[in-house]
Amino acid sequence: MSVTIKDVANEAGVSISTVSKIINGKGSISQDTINRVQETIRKLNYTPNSRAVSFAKQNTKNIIFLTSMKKNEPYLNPHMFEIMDGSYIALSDLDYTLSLMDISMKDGQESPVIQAIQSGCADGILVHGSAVTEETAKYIIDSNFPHVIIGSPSMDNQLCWIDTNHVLAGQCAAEHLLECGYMNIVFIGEKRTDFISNQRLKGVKKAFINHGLHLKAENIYSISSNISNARSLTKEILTDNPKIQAIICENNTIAFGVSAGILDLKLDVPNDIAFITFDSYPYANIIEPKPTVVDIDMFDLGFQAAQTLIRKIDNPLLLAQGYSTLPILKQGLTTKKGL
Amino acid sequence: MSVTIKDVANEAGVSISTVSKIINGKGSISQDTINRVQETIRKLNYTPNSRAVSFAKQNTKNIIFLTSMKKNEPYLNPHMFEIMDGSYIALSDLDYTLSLMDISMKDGQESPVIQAIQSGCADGILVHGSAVTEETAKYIIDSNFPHVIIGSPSMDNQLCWIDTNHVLAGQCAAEHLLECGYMNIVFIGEKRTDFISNQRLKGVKKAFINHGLHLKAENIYSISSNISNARSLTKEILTDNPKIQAIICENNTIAFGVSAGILDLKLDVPNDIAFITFDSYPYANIIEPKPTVVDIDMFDLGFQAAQTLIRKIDNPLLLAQGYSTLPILKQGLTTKKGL
DNA sequence: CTGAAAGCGCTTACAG
DNA sequence: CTGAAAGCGCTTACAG
Repeated sequence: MSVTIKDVANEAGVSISTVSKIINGKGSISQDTINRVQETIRKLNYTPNSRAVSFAKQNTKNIIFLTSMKKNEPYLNPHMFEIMDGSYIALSDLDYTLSLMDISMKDGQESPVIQAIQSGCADGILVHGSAVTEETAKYIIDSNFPHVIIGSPSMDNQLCWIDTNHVLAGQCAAEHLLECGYMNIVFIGEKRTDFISNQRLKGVKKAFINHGLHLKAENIYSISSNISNARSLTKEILTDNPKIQAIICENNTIAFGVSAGILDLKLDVPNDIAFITFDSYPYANIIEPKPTVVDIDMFDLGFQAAQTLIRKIDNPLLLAQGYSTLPILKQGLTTKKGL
Repeated sequence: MSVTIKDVANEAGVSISTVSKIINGKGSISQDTINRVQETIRKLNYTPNSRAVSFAKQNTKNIIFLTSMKKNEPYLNPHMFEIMDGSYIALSDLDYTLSLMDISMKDGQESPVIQAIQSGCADGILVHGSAVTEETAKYIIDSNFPHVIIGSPSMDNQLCWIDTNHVLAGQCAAEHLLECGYMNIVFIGEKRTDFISNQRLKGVKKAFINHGLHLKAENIYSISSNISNARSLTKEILTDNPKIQAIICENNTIAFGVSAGILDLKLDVPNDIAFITFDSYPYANIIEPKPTVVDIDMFDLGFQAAQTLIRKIDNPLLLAQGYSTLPILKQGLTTKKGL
């Protein structure tokens, strides 16, 4: 139905090989023929069928992005979609397309990761860390299929992965508070088992040590993070211990609750109490006053992951494991230098 | 490198046609051969190359989703990704894959919509309304390519589109307030040119008329929606006119500001003042007290759009234009019956 | 019931 | 500089 390379060849009076060579800029063709064929292409408004091209070339120029696609996921976990967005942009710059795939297991089916690899639909996969089980990890390594895991996998192995350095982010937040002159600092994090929360806490402790200080165990709180939990905990902490000068909020939800708790106590920010959090989204921008945040550019993380994957496709021996996308401090109105 | 239909045929001692027929359940094959071939498939762990299949069958079993993929888009417009999510789920149920494509124009290139159609990469496209210009609309119609526009296009034409009925949503919100017994009602919307805001306002007016009432022009406010604008406007309105009983907030950002403004005035919700908004995300769930919302299920909208598109592919004559996904009222704590 | 052959729309050695 | 032919991994009339 649509115009093919054959139509162009017929119309221009050459063979399809010649047309193909001109399109791909390969071989030596006389300028005359080139002009004629290009004119014909324009005239017929010919676009090569990209599936046929990729099929003949034996590459797909497609990457599959595997993540959780449950209902409400974009609302509950916007960061993942920001990462996807960054991956898309990097890939499209390199003339790759991006397909989506849900990681949730279905009865009687193989793991989606394995399906993605076996389908022959992609030259590589970008996989959210949570989708990687021992079984899939083994399959990925055995098949030697190009991949980048987003978020460092818990198991120790030869997978390629990329992540942000949450330890560094935690350190960055604590350094800032210490440099401002805050001494009595509290950390409120997600319940103890949460990986990211623990990493950030680790960084906070490191910063204390660097300053010859020590974050006391009683100043570390972990809650199941929702706004009202954080709000009431904040009131408790600040009432029981008025010497506290600053709070490190491990995520935006906690920061939102902390901010509300402070407001309840009618304390002034940052003079009576300061706080800092991580990530500019989803809530940091709507908290009053605008909080100081350690920001992690998720778009860039996705961008880096995609670029790493393409490098891996071009160079299968590459073992890429590491951190990219430095956390950066964005000064807001909830912390103040020179106490 | 990976195992092909040829390997299976060789191993099982049959022709590739036979293998193909068995895989697709076509033709009449003896149970004996079927068993033998299936055993071989299992043994070799053969999966058909889906690109080769789709190429031979001349369909792609792929849909392209065209939307804005700018940095921060998932944070600023999570609804679009929720729609995408719903589309993905519907498509994957029907054995279609989903590819992403950015709608922003690049210098010297055709419109992404036209590129998507010409690439031969997809059997159909799902397009965000904002990507549809007069030129692309014409191209889509002329090419007769299966498509569904998400959000009704402004131009009057033969495009297929699906949208939520914002008029109905507005009506639903106002009906609720009127049924609660609120009489003095204010509407705060986005600046006059915003399509959705206008539609919702239209519905509000309709509800008033249905109740033999009339929404006075001085009770309609339009602002460039950000939190502090909404907050200060709320204070102004309620100070100048203490008779106001309820506020309809056209979006979550406005609702957040309105809620803050009410708090500033130390008024009680819903006894002194009530309010209602649209959508449960991104902020409705973190506003205190939890607001009554007219919720629109964006996931379902995407789901419906995708199903409509597949119907359109199977039946090219179908002209689908209409509203789906009824808005539903979710009672919160910011409105109260029986005044 | 089974298989040889043409075809999907391209690319790419290879021959001339 | 140009083209005929094989091939990418399948499907699908068609013949037997």
